[in-house]
Amino acid sequence: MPKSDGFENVTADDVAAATGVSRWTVNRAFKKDASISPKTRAKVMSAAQTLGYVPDLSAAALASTRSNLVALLVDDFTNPHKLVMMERLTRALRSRGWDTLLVNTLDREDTAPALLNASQRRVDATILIGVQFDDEVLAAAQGARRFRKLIIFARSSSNPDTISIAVDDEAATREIAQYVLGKGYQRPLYVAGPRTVSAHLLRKETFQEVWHGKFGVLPETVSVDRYDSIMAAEVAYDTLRDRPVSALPDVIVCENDALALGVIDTIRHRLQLRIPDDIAVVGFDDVPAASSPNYRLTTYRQPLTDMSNYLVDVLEGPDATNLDRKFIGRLVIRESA
Amino acid sequence: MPKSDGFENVTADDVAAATGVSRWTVNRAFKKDASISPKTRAKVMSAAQTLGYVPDLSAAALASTRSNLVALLVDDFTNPHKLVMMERLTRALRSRGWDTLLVNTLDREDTAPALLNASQRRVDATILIGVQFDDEVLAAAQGARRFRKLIIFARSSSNPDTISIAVDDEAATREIAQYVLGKGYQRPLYVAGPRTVSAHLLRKETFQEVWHGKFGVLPETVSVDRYDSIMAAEVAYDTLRDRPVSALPDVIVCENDALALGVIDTIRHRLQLRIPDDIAVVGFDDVPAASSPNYRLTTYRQPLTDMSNYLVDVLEGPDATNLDRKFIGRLVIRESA
DNA sequence: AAATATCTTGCACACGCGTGCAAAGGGTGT
DNA sequence: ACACCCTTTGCACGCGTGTGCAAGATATTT
Repeated sequence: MPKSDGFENVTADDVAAATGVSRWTVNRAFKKDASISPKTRAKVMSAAQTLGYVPDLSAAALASTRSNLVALLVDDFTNPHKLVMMERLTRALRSRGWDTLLVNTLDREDTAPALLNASQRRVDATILIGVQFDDEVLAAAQGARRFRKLIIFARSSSNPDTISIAVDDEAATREIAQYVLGKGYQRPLYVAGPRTVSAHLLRKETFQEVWHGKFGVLPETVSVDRYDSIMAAEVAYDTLRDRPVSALPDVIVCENDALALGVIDTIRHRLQLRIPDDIAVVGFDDVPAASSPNYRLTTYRQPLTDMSNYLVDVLEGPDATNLDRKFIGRLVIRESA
Repeated sequence: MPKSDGFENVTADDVAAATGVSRWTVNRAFKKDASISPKTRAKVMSAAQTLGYVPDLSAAALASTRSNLVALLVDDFTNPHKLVMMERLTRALRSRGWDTLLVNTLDREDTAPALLNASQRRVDATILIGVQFDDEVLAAAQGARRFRKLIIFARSSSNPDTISIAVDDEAATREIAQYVLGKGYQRPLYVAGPRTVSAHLLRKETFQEVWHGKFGVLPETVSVDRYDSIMAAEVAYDTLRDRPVSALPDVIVCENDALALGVIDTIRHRLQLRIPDDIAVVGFDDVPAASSPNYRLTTYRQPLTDMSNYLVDVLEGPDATNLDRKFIGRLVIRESA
C-alpha cells in the first residue's frame, strides 16, 4: 500500500533546495499568475516532478483566506435528479480548480450542524441543493463562522443573504402551461412537492395563475410530502381511485420528474390506464429515466451546465450583491403529453 | 450574507482568555478522550458556545497526521446505484465524524490527477466506487503523496495494496443461479458490464461456472460497455431482434440493475414481449426503481449500511493487512423472475 | 502526615504555505 | 557609463492547531 514511507513529506523546501531557489519561488511556480520568470518556473516544475512534489492545499487554506473548497449540502438522495446536479456541479468545480466537500444532511434537524461542520473546514462557500433550506437554517448559517457565500442552487430564494442560481421557474411553468393549453387539455391535476418557507419553486403558483387567468378557476392540486416516486405514486392513487372516468384529469402536471415517474406508474399499473391517451403527464428536470422507452416523459430541462459554470464564476468573482440569476431551460417534448 | 465580519476569527486563544485556562486546555475540551476534568471542560464548552468557537479542522489536519477527511472518487454518475452508495457512505462517515471530499473523475484519463488532487487535501483515505480502477490507476495512487488507505468499495480486488469492501459476488451469484435453476429456466442470457483489470465482479464468471457445471455448456453472454440503461437497451435489442421465439432466452440475468432496467425496457417496448411470461429478468443492487410497479425487478441487495460501517471501522483502525471483507446480501424476489 | 500514584494543565515546537514588502536583477535610453 | 524602470526573487511573520513531555494539583495509601 502507499504507506508513503517518509516520502510523503516532500515539501516546497525540498524542491527549493534541489533547484537552488527559495521556497517562495517554488510556490510561486505553482501559482497561476505569479510574477516568476518562465525559465525558473520550468526549472522548478521539473524538479518538483522528479521529487513528486505537489502543493499542500490544506496548508495553503490555512495560510490564506481562501481555500478553493466548497461544501455541497444534500438532504434528499431519493431524487435521481440530485445525481445529475452533483455530476454537473462537481465537473464544473473541479475542472476550474475547486474541490467539493459532500455533506449529507442526515435529517431535518441536522442542517445547522452540517453547516457548522462545513465551516470547520474553511470552505469558501456553501451550496445547498435541496429542499431543507428555510429561515431557521439561514440563521444557523449566519451563526456559523467564516464562510463567505451561501448559494441556493436550482431553487429560487428572495432572501437577500443568499445567492440563488436557478431556472426561471415562472417562465418555465408558463411554457409548460402554454403547451398544455395548446394541446387542448381541459382537466389538469397539479402534483406539487413539499412546501418550504424560503426556497420557493413558484411552479405550482404560476401554473395555477395561468390556468385561473384563462378559465377563471383554479386547477385541482395535490401535494406530496417528499420528492419521491413511491410517495407520489401513493398520493396519485389515493387521489384518483374510485373516480368515474369523467372525473379523471386528462393531464397531470408534476412539479418534477421524481413525482411524474411515480404518477405514471400509478396510472399504468394501478389504474390500468394509458398514457397519454387516457391521462397525459408532464414533468420537470429531464432525469435520465424520463427518456427511457418506458416513460418517454415530456419535461423541462434545466441548463445545469450553464448554471454550474455561472456558480463557479460567482465563486471566483468578488463578494457583490445581487448575484442571483435565473436561467431559461428547454421544454423537451416526448410522448407522455 | 454571513460576511463573518471579523467574528470569524474566534480561535482557541480567545476561549482560553475568556475562561482563564491555556489554549491547549481549550482544544482538549473538544477532544473525545482527552485528559481533562469534567469541570473545566464544561467551563470551556460554555465559553466556546457563547463566543461561537469551533475547532478549525483545517489547522488540525495540518498540525497532525490525520485529517478525518476521505476522498470519494466517482466516475460513473449514470448508474443510479451510485446515489444510494453515496448516501449510505456519507451517512456512516459523517455520523462518525468523517468528512467527505467528492471527486468527480471527469474521464478515463482523469483518475490519476483526481487521486493526486485528493492527496493535496491530506485525505486519510481514498475510496473508489466505480469501474475506473485498474493497475495504471493504482500506480498513480502509489505515486501520490501522503494517503494511507486505498479502499475499493462495492467491488472486489485482489490487489494487496488496496482494501476491498464488497459483497461476496460469488456467493450472491450462486444464489441467483440457484434461483434461476429452481425456476426451471433453460435458456439464459447473461448481460455483463464493462470488464476491468483489477476490480473484478466475478458475477459473470460465477454464473457461467454454475451453469456449465450443471449443463456442460456456457450460457450465452453479451457485454455492455458501460453500466448504462440506454446502452444496455441497445445491446439487448441488437442481440435479440429478428430471433424466432424459440431462439429467445427465457431469462436474462444482468450484472446489475442499471443494465436490467434497460433490458426490461427493450423487452417490453421494442420486442413487445411480456415479463416474466416471455422473458424473465434478474438484476443486482436493488436500486430504487427496481421496486417500482413498472419494473418489480428480482434482484440482489447489497448490505450497504453494514459495508459502510465497516469502512469507517477500517478508517478508525490501525493500518493492518488483510482488511478486505466480503459481505452477504439478500436476494429480493419480485415479479420479474 | 508523609509518600506515592493519578489526574490535570501548561508549553516549546512543528505543520506547510501566503502576504506584503524590500532587495536584487535585467534591460533601456541618453 | 549612468540613471531609471520594470521584472524577479528572498524573507519575516502569521494562519490555528497537535504532540509529547514536564510541572502542578489532587487523590490514595501506609
